[in-house]
Formats: sequence, C-alpha cells, structure tokens
Amino acid sequence: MDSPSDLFGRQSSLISPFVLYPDPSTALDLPRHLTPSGGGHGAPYPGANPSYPLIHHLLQPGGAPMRSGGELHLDRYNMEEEGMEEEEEEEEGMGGRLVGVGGKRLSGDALEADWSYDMMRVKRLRLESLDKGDGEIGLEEEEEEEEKRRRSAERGNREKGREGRRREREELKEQLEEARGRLKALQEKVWKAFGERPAQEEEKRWTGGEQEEDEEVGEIDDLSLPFIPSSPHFQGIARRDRKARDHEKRSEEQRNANGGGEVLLEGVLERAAVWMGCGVVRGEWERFGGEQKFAQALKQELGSAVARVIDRVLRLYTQNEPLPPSIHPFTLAPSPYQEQSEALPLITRRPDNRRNHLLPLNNHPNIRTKNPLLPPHPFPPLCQPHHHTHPALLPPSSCHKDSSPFLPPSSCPLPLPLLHYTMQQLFTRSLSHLHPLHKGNPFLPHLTPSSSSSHPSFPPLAVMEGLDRLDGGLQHHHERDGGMRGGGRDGGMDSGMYLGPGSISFFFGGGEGLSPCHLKKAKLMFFYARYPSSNTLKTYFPDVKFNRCVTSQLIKWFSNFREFFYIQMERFARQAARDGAPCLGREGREPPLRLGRDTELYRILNMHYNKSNDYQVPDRFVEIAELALREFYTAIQTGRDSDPCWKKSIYKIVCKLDSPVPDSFRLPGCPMG
DNA sequence: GTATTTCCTG
DNA sequence: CAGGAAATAC
Repeated sequence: MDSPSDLFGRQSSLISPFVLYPDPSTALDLPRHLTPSGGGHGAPYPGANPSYPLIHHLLQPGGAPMRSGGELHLDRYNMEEEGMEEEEEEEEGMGGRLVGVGGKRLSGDALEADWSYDMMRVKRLRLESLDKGDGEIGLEEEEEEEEKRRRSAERGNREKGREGRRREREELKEQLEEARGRLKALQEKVWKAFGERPAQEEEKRWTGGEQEEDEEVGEIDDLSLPFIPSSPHFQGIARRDRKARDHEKRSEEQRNANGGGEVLLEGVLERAAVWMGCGVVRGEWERFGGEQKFAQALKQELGSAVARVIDRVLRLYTQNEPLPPSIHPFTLAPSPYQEQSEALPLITRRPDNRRNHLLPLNNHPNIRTKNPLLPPHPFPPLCQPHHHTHPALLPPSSCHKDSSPFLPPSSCPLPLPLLHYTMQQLFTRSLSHLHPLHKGNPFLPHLTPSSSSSHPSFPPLAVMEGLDRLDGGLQHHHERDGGMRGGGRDGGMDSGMYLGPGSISFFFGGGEGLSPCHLKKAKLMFFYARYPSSNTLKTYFPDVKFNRCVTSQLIKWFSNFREFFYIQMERFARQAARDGAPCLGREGREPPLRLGRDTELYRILNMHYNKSNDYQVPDRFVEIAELALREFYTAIQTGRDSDPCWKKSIYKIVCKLDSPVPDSFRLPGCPMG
C-alpha cells in the first residue's frame, strides 16, 4: 500500500511534458464539462484524478489498481482536463500500445497478469527474431516447440504456426511503428510550440555538441542499468535494444534535425520501456527492489529531463533574444497578467513614498516575519486616513519585495502553478542563468522598459512568491507523506515528486490551474467576500479553467481564510475581554473595539491577506472585522461562548456581510499586476 | 448523492 | 495552507 505508485497518486498528467506549453490558439477554447467521478465527503479533490497515459501503467508495478478518493479509476482515465483530450487520446493510444502489446488498455485486477503476459509475448517475439538472426539466445520453451514441430513433421501445421507468429510479429511491428509515429507527432507538436531550433545550434550539437549528448545518454543509461535484471538474456537484450534504439534515435534525429528535447523525451520513454521490458515479471520486479528503485529512477529521470528541457529552452531563449512572444515558452498561453497594470483603471497606485513612512511597530510576540527578504519593518502602518482610495496599489516593484532578488521587477505573476519546491528550484536555477545580473539587485535599473516589454511576462516567477511557505510546507509534506504514504522508509521517493493537485498538470499543459497569483487574488478578494459562491469565483477568476478540483481548491482557500479570520477575531476578542481593554484602538475616545489601522489585529489581518501590502484594505473590511470582533467579544463577555454552537451565529452574521467585489477583480490575473 | 462548511491535524 | 473527517445544506 505504500508503493511508490501511491506517491504519484495525486499527480496530474505527469507525462504531459509532451504538451508542455499548449498551443495558444487552442489553450483557451472549448467550454468544459465537469466530469462526474465519485468523490464525496472528505475528498476535497475527488476529481483530481490524474491522467497519465504513458506512465500510468508504469506507476503500478505490482499491478495495484490506482485509487482515488476511495474509488477505482481503472476503466477510464479521468478526462477532467478535457482540453487535453485530443492530446491525451494520442498519448493514451501510444502508451497503451507501448505497454499492452495488443494495444489494449490494461486495467483492473487483470492488469498484472495481462501486463506480464503481454510483455512475455513481446519478449518471446523479440527473442525469436534474435534467434533467427545470430542464434544467440533461445528459450527452452521455444526449442521444445520447435522440436515438437519437427517431430510432427506436419509441414502444413508448422507453416500455419509460423504464419501466425509472423502475423503477430508484423502486427506488433505495425503497432510499434504507429506508436513511434504518434510519439514523433507529439514531439513535433512540442517543438512547434517551442519554436524551431536554430540551425547553428543543431550543427553544434552534431559536431562539438555530440559529446554532451553522449554524456547524457550515458548518464541516463547508467541510471537505468540497475533495473535490468542481471540475467544474461536480459542484459543482452537490453544492451542490444538500447544500442539499436540509440542508433535509430540518432539517425532519426539527424534526419529531423529537431533538437535535444526529442532525445530527452524519447529517452525517458524508451528507458521506461526498458524497465518494463526487463522488470515486469513480478518476481524480478521484487527481486530488484523494483518499486523503490523504479520510483527513484523515475523521479530522477523526470527531474533531469525536465531540468534539461528547461535549461535548453532557456539557453535557446537567451541566445535568440528577443523571441517573438508567440514562441516564448512561458507566454504561449496568453498571459493576462502582463497587461494588468495598464488594464485596471480602478486600481490606483499608492504613492511610492508610502513605503518610506515606516513607523515602529509594536513588537507583538505572535507576529512572525518569516521572510528574510522582507524589510525589518515590513508593515507600513496603514493608519493614514488619507490613503483610503480603494482599491489601491503599490507600484510594480512592490511585487518583488518578497520575491527572489534576481527577478526583474515588472515580472509579476504569470499564472504559474503552485509548483512544487523542486520544480521551483529548477526554474530558479534556470532563470538565474538567464538573469545573472539581477542577482542582488531587485530593482534592476538596467532592465530597460523595452527589454522587459519584449518579454513582458518572462520571469514566471510569481512562483517565487510564497517560496518560504512552500519550503516550510515541503518538510511538512515530507513528514506526512513519509508517514502516510511511504511509511517513512521510502528510500528514493521523498516528496520531491509530490505535487499538489493541479500543479504539475497546470505546468505541463493544464494551462489554467491555480497559481500563487490566484492565491494572492483570492486573499484580496476575501476583503470583499468571505463566502463567495462558486459562481462568484468563476466570475472573478476568468482565467482559471474551472473543474471540480480547482473549484474545491478555491473554496478551500476561502475556507482557510475564514478560519484564520475567525481565529484572530476570537483571539483578540478574548484578549480584550481578559485585559478589560475593549478599546483596541490607541485613542481612548474611539468607540469600543474599533479596529484602528494601527492595531495589531489589523496588522495581522493585513499581513495575512495582503502580504506584499500592495492593496489598501477596504474600509468595509475593517468595519466587518470590527463587527465580528464585537460579536465575539460580547459573546465571550456574556458567557455565550460556553455554548458549543456559539460561533455559528457569528458566522451567520459575517456571512451576510459580503459586499460586491470590485470589477477590477473580474479581469484575469492579479488585481495588483 | 453532491457540494459546501467547519473542525482538526500537521 | 492542505488533507481529511464529519456535519450540514441542497
């Protein structure tokens, strides 16, 4: 039950690197219908069932059926990402054929048996042909059969048998060809999306760059070796197959003059095939510690492949600057975010000097400033009554107050997903190559408007926002995954592969998932709506492709926001009741329990919902918070808090206080650009 | 039954 | 903040 497959259980479309960046022309079309698929209580992401057509089978080495939300998802891959349906159909077809020889979809309890059977067939056919070639390998079974046939001396029958097997072989060949073709087509799509590889790059690769390629192949092969059973049969087959494939791969690649990505993609697939071809028999699988090693290797494979792809694309990017936006890997899906600052007439920017008006803060022990990038007094006292334009914005540079220093300032929020830390690191690493000069200079005077506008959305690095959070969360998941999934002994499968729902799928081609930017936006929305309906959410997150998973995610966010809100309210109400200080404001003349903008509570709320402080907290929200505070306070004072349901009345009150969210939130992306 | 919410935990 | 369970709403 702790098989590595569990660790993949929530990932979506891992295999989707082949559709890394969806065609912009098709990325946003097609209304989506929701796919009903089980779920229910306690399953916030019932629809988060991934579709990983190619590695789906790989992920179930023991034939364990994949479960999600307590339901089996065997017969049909969840097609939640309908937009990818076409692509997936192709991939599925290919995956199915690669694994299940007969092109059938392997599923259910029969999976293991089918799998083994099919793979045995492949092996036998393969061995047969090898046998004919140089007689190097033979199976007893085969020899016996031959013997029997010879003895029977029934030529017709023999012919029949051979005919049958030849047909089988040819069928197999055809299927392989087809699979290959499909793979190629997919890869071409990818490259189309990536843009043409420059000719000189290609030349370099095949002259001076060859070595690099070799290294990669070698490295990868090394990686896969442990999974090849030591039996000479398998070793021989694997070696020869690999050689043949490598050769074929290269000549084909040369013919196509495509690029390294093809090698990478094909490599990953082919090595996966090697694993399967060599390790599918259960005994072997177990004998070689298949699960762990497989998981580890798969992780490394995917990680390194993705890293290399990214590196290459980015290298390409720097070499070819400026790229037409259409082929920029990060702008393929039109980024609404880049237009925000111009597109939001309702949003006025705060004067720059606001942030210089740092007043000393009360050093409340409860306040933690985890982010070292934040200034020592990260919170401007928003008590000036003059700045009540709302909503109000800080200048764009504020976006980077808490992001990585080497990111250009106007780079805010592409809708990159809540990438896992590992993925973020990949990006960070790659991007640090790109913008080495930006290091240590958050404000980048040398980044001219033109250069930034030629890649207005380039650094996708809203990703970096909340890195600290995710970093902390990583360990978190480590523990949890270790405890719940890996039993704490998962040798290679740390949470490096763990990705929250919608994250990697988004990145690898989902296209419209939730990003840190959306989280930010949701938090700001909370100032207006504590209980947004899913329709409201759909209205205000137009760039999000809503499916059940995403909807619950957003709803869950608001639930979390409320939770935090209520906790703070209660806490401060109790504190006020305890301290006999009903006046939270500094000025004694203030009405009781006023939430002044210079108060600790205000500070905490602002910090939570408006961390980068690029938004003016609406007066309305302050009022609501005050009201909630008073409700809590009086409930506590009057002893109503002993009633187990005492909070519910307050929730009801708060529930009615939602106000219209400003129209600026209807625009895609972050309302603060 | 499903969707949503709260509560709890990590 | 996410995940899960339980309760509740529809």
